[in-house]
Amino acid sequence: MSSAKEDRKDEVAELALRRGFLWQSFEIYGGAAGFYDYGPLGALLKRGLETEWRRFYGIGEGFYEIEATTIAPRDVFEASGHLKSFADMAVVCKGCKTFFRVDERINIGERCPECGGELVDAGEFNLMFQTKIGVPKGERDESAQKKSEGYLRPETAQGIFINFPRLLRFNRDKLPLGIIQIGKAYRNEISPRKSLIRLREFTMAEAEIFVDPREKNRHPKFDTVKDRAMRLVPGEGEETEMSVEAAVKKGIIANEYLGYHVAKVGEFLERIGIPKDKLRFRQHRKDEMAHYARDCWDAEFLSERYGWMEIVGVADRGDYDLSVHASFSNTDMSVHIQSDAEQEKLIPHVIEPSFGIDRIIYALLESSLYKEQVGKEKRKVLRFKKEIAPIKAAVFPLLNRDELKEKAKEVFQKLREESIFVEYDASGSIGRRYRRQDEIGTPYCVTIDYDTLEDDTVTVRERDTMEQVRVPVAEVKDVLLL
RNA sequence: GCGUCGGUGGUCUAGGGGUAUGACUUGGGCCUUCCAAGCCUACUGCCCGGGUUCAAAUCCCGGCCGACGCACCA
Repeated sequence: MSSAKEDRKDEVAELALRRGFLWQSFEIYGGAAGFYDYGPLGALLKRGLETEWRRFYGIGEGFYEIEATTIAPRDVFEASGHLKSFADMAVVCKGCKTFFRVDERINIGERCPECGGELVDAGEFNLMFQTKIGVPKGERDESAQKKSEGYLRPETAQGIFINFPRLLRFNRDKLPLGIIQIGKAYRNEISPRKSLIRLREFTMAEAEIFVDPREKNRHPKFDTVKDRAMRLVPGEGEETEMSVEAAVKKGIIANEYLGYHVAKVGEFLERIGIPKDKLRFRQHRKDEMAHYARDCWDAEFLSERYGWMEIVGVADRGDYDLSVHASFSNTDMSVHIQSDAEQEKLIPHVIEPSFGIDRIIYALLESSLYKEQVGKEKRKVLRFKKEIAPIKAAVFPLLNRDELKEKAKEVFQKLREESIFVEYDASGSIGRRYRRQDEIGTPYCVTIDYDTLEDDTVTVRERDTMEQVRVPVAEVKDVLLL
């Protein structure tokens, strides 16, 4: 670990902490690993990101958002496969202390595959948080006990799958059907680490797109993305750069629908400000694929601190989820396709872009932080895109004098009335106030000076260039919203 | 979960058995006609619990948290 990397990390975390973006939860009780709270600026930033995401998938793709529960009964995860995959027994090697999940080859009493040592029970390895729903009747009745078992969802997706019949009806029985959801998910990670990278409670934004499996190679809008250049790392083979169209044609990406959504993820991440040269798509190898996935591509961000890290996963879940829920719940999850001649029943396939919002927040913080020397001082700037910047503008009186303050407050109030989140600051020198805003990524500073009192114009100073333009007060809002 | 190292104002840090150092930040005041200037002033701290000791922030034990390595990440 180079010291440059250390510095970078410390700086991002230090700034985020000091300026009220995020910090460890439960600090006054000593903290708890894997939990972070968003402070005022962090919550604004996160909200802005979520708003952009909704704009992109909701308005842009025409997907409807739902809000399902975060707790679900045992049955849901029994069906989804999470109970089995998430709640296995674990063993640990007495020799090398390596931790293993129990499977066919590895069990208590066997020999450690690493060092040949003895494997002993290490307890249950349960990544889902368990809880009780209601007061179970019949304490000794095992099935009643199981009935009352509840789990905090480890992904938001299941809430969409189990509502599929209702959602399909809402969509008047037609495919494709896209549903989105933003919400918390929970995983009781063994060793959460690296600030926002591995949390026990985190926010996901997921889209589940249900498609006719026969149509997977015919996305109606594929033309709009086909030429997008993608940096791809296939499961087997070398990193390459090619168009989405080429990747689908060569069979590197399984089908058009998946290709379309991989491309869209790239488009979204660039739009919110993730630099293209720090972005690549990596395909899961067979052995790392989740139990539900047929093909999966991770969008990875190149962190200066942590190296390549997953921030979005785009999976082709096939008909896995709908099929298992159909069978476990004894519910028809099929779609009836009617054409002139015939009627068919089929289980749709699911394409799923799944965004780790907290990791994206980290990626935004790290990749937006720029430092430069200005005169004798160092300037720290968070170069957020306007759309996601927590504070949209700050209003200053040039000097701390009553006549300027009065006018500045008037302008400040006017901008608030335009629904623009602005701050007012009159403390310290004007330069200090500019720097304060730079550090939290405020795109514009509006300064009221003596000319303002004469002709009702102000200076609007741009964050990245530090250049100023003189604008009539009435037009300030247009500049800010550009 | 294992191992190594660590935890001092809001942030960063010096120190380390006898009332804790400095810088920055922040609040108030002065000054200031555009990029962290200057002056005055004020607030704020030894992760938690137990032990040793006349005395513990300092030493010992345990816990919690963090960084790194190993493992884990469906």
